[in-house]
Amino acid sequence: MDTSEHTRHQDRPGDGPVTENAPPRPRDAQGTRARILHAAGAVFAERGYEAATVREIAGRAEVNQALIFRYFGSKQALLTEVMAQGGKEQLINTPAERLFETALRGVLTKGGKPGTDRLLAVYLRSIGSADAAPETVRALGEEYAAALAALSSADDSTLRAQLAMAWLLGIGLMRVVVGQEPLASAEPDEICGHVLTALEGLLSEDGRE
Amino acid sequence: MDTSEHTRHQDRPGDGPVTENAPPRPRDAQGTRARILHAAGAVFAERGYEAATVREIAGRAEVNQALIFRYFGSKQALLTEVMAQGGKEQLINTPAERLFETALRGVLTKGGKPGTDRLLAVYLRSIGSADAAPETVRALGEEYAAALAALSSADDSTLRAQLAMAWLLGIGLMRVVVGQEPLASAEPDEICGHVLTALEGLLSEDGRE
DNA sequence: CCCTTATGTAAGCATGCGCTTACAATGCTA
DNA sequence: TAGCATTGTAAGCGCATGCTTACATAAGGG
Repeated sequence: MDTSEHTRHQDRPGDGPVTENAPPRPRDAQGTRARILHAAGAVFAERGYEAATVREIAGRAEVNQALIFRYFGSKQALLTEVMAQGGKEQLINTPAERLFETALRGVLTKGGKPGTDRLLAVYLRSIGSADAAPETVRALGEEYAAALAALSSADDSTLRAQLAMAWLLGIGLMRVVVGQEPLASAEPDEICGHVLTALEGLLSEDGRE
Repeated sequence: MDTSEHTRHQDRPGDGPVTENAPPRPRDAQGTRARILHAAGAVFAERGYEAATVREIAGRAEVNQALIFRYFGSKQALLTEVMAQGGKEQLINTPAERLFETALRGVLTKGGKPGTDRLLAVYLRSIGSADAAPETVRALGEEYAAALAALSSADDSTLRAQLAMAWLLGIGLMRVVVGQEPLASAEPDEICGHVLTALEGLLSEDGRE
């Protein structure tokens, strides 16, 4: 399946005189690790966990395939590492009452910070297949929900917070993975307005079910 | 990976005297097709498209693997067929103003009709990998959204309807795939109450942004 | 300078996958 | 009963995958 452009650009080991165009890159373990992580994030986001291949990640990072296993051990562990990077920063640096809007805008903004929506894409595209993905999503989601839950004094505040998180994920799914129009191209402000208005009662009100 | 119980029960072609325990099942193309479809639905829902194997589907349906390709042509086509079955019935048989609640309850009810939440699981678990899945989800979602959009006279009524659909999908994702607590075990009535209350303005109000 | 360690490389192993093929059994029709 | 299309079966082909191994090359301390 999809036997098209796979052997696009490996590395060039003995491709010619390595004089000016590509100096034989100094050995740099950290740099290599970082390039692998970056490439892995991109490929996982585009293809999903199962469809992404170690060979493509290695190719895009311009790195020998074996190094991926030397540095990360397995494809699964690589996915976990990708998901772990930059997961909780937002959670820590944002006050609770602005947390939901910040996260929502992170989902809605496409080209903002390159890591944000891509990480979400990795989550969403890998949920169905990898064993590690649901675990990671659940763990992260629980922390978000716990922070959100503190805003409401209702006795089921955690449930309310998780419902909000579910909406966030669903919107991301529709935009990033499914690409449903007009949702996918709608203005962040417009969506934000609708969602925040609708959720106002859910998150801030006291428990008056 | 996971080399555990795979060769569980093939068929027994010459396993011994076929006398009473397993009569050599009369030839029945329709029945075989149906058994394959049923098994495929289960396996796709549990494993996701990529991780599901034709061999496991055949094994669970107690059917020779080659028959799957005779009847459906390819694994992709089988997935499409699984998704196509029972997709739009609800859409046709439900009046628009009760459509969302009905669909939501379909998502929330676990053991109700065995096909409902399983179909959603197939959708969600296969979205990331299969090419056909996002297409199908988008098409179905657009029909739902169009029906819902008729309820609101706002100029962005389609967007509002899709936001509602996104919430529905997100809740399903959290419950069926991720299994986040307490959402996963919460009472349908409670979730329904929260969601419908929050969406009241979004879906019925006139456009007063 | 050599020797050890860290880094990078080439080649391939073992396996499970989707799918095909060649063939046997069954039932229908003439 | 003979002929034929339909249904079921056994075996395996070709291939891409995750991962491993055996080996080159660079850096750095003695």
